[in-house]
Amino acid sequence: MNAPEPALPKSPRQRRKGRDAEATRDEVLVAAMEEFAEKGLHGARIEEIAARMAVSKHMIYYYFGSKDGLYGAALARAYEDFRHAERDVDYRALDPVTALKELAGNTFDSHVANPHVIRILMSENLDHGRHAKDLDHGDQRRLVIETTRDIIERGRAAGLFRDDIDPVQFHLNVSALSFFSIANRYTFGRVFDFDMADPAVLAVRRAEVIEVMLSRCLRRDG
Amino acid sequence: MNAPEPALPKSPRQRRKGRDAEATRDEVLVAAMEEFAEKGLHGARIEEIAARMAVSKHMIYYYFGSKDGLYGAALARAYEDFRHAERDVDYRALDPVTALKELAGNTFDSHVANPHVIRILMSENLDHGRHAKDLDHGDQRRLVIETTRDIIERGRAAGLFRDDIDPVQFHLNVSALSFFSIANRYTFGRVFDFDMADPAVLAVRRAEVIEVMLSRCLRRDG
Amino acid sequence: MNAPEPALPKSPRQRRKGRDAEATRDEVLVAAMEEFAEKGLHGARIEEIAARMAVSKHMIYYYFGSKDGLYGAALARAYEDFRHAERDVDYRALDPVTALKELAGNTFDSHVANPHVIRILMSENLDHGRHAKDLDHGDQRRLVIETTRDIIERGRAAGLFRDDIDPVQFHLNVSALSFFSIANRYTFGRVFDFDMADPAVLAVRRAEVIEVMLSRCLRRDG
Amino acid sequence: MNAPEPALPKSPRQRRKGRDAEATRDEVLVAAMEEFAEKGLHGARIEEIAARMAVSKHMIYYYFGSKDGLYGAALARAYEDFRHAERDVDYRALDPVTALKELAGNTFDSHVANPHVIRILMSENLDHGRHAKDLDHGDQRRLVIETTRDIIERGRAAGLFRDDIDPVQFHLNVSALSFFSIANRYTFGRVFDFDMADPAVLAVRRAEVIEVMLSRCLRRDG
DNA sequence: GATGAATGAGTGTTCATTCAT
DNA sequence: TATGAATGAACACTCATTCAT
Repeated sequence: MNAPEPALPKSPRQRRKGRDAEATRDEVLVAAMEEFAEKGLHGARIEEIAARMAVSKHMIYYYFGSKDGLYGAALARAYEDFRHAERDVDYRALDPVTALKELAGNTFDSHVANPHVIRILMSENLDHGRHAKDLDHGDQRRLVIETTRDIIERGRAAGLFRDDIDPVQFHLNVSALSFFSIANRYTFGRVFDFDMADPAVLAVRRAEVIEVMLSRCLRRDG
Repeated sequence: MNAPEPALPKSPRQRRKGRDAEATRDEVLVAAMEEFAEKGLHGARIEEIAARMAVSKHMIYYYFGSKDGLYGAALARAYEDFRHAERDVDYRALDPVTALKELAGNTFDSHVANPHVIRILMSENLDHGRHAKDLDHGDQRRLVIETTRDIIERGRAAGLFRDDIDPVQFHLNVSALSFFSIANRYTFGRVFDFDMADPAVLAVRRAEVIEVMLSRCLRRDG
Repeated sequence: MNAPEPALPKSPRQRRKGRDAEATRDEVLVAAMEEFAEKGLHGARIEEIAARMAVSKHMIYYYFGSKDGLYGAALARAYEDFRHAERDVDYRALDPVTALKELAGNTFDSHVANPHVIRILMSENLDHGRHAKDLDHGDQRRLVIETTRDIIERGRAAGLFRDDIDPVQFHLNVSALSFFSIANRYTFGRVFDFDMADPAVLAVRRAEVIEVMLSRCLRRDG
Repeated sequence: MNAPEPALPKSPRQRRKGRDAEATRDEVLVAAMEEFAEKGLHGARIEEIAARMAVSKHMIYYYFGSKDGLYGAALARAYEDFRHAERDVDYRALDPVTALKELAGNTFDSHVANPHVIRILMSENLDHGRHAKDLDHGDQRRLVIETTRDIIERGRAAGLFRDDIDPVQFHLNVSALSFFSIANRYTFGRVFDFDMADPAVLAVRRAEVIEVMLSRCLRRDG
């Protein structure tokens, strides 16, 4: 699901049934993320997670202590997955308008590509953010805000963007527009009778999100 | 607890404060909505709902058949609550720009005012919209789209609005911006260190949502 | 096991499988006492207790909340059983020596007749008296001490008993001598190769306990 | 955790501070005794014992085969500890009354000094003496009885002691009086509101036990 | 309609024990 | 000998659901 690692046949670690703590822990965590994403914290079943990896239930307690502990680890991992998905574009190399469109498009794409992350965040919010409190998001916050602020600033300096744009509100906007498209796929799709999983529908939506974000930033007295 | 109460025949049905069937059913439904909103479908407990209303669990099964049945009824009721919250403004009496701002603001407000509806929709989406399928949203859809389309159309006719605005995308946008602010209150608030329940924060957000929607619709070559 | 209730065919309460809360609770409690007495707190199995009474495990939680709660109730009931076993003799009607011998003999007998109480007390002490702390023994204490003190006092007044006898130490002595005979039946019996369950052995022991208590109290310069 | 340590071959077996097999086995046994004494057979946890000694659980199985095997060894060791505590006084050098008082006092003291032994015996009796059956107590029995009989005999020969004193009953008496004081510390202490761990309380109790044993043996027609 | 006792399948968790190295 | 990963059966406890009244 991430970039392929072509060579490097991770030789000394033979997967599955091996006595390799880190590998086992990791596999359990990935299985847990999938189960939690699919069913939510309360709908997920420890037994199911164990069965997915052909591992005894006890291993989960051995590595994570409790269902809650496992969920917390899965949540942390979900955040990581999300961060990795967004990191690698250098927006400073692009002109402000292009950068803004890229940023909005990439944000949308990373939501589309990581629905399991979105679903875990939904579950976490349904659970009143009980576990999110234990995580430190300082780095993430700084990175996102700086990237956004830089683009806005450069656009403003170039006389293209308005000067009432707050980076956090900007980020909230693009997150909301992207997140909602995936998160509320079922209820919104049902009411308005379309399928958000349809690539054509997604493409239209992607363009719309970009356009919304661009419109918000561009000066109107062009 | 075993002592007989010989006389005093609590004669003509006056148990539970004399409420009639319909009223009891309704109260149970409201209690269920609260419980489901707070804990989600899987976190909610039938016992808890019964306890909230000082009603026997059997009544729930008598009226709603099963936990699923009750949940379905609560979901339908949530949609109703939402519809009632949005219905009563006559946007046709307002000029397009004002109408658009009112529509966006009201949509935002109705989300803020009905967090339990939002949480039930989150739960429903986490559950892959399993129950939403049974509901008929034809009326709702038509009403929303017509209202939106009318405003857009009038704005376009007046030369104020762009002509690439799709009512459904418009509705998706304003819904996303409003919904996300409430739904992801915990995780977003944690990462960016603010409290979405704070009225001042909400006011800023409300203005931003209106501005985003307006910017999307207004022609830039004003 | 208690005094029979000859007439009074407790008609309206048909036992077993009936929907009689108090009766069910009581039966569960008795079964629990037996299981806890036989295996101790940690060796006892909730499932086993439920099976004994052909009752679902949930009933235990319905009535007692937890294994700990059930154990606490069983402990309290054990104390009650013990109290009932000792209560009904009027020692004031007997001369001091006879009273003392009766008291010692009865104490011994009530231990022999209630081994399950003894075993629950052993378990409780192994568990550092964690649950005993919640019980109020004021009445029991007062009754025992008063009864004992009265006998000792009357014996002393009659010039028969020594004047260095403390009622609490007296009670400790007779309790120890009786309790140990039953409690350490297995280890002591193994080391010294006899069976404390043998009535002949018990009879010898009973006489010895009485003699020890009497010797402790009688003046030696008779 | 995966990094290879190429050179530095921790050459000739020096893991775990260089302890040899016998010593390791012994330390594990002592740790087991403590755990079993504190929690009883069923409350004790193999994992906890291993953790106490920073030893892998497998070692326990290597040396003792099973939890039961370990418990049996701990029980045997408890008996040994107890024997060692009582052995070294030469009662034959003392006059009968002094010897009797010393014997009673020492028995009491060895109980006070070895509460873990007492607790293991309690656990063993709760478990119906299942493991005690495998132990041979011939030596212990003979030693104790001979010592006791000798004192009684000499007292009787001197015209001081009664002639109805059985060494086994005598031993049972002094054991019961001593054992109970420690074993039922929690329940008895709670009912009668005092703390058996208090040195002052213990001193009073010790004197009482000696007095009881002496009274039982001395002739009353002094 | 209404109650509270009762059920049984499941749900997270623990624990003695074994395996690969 | 020694470790730490791994197992599987059992355990306390929960929960949606039903039954007797």
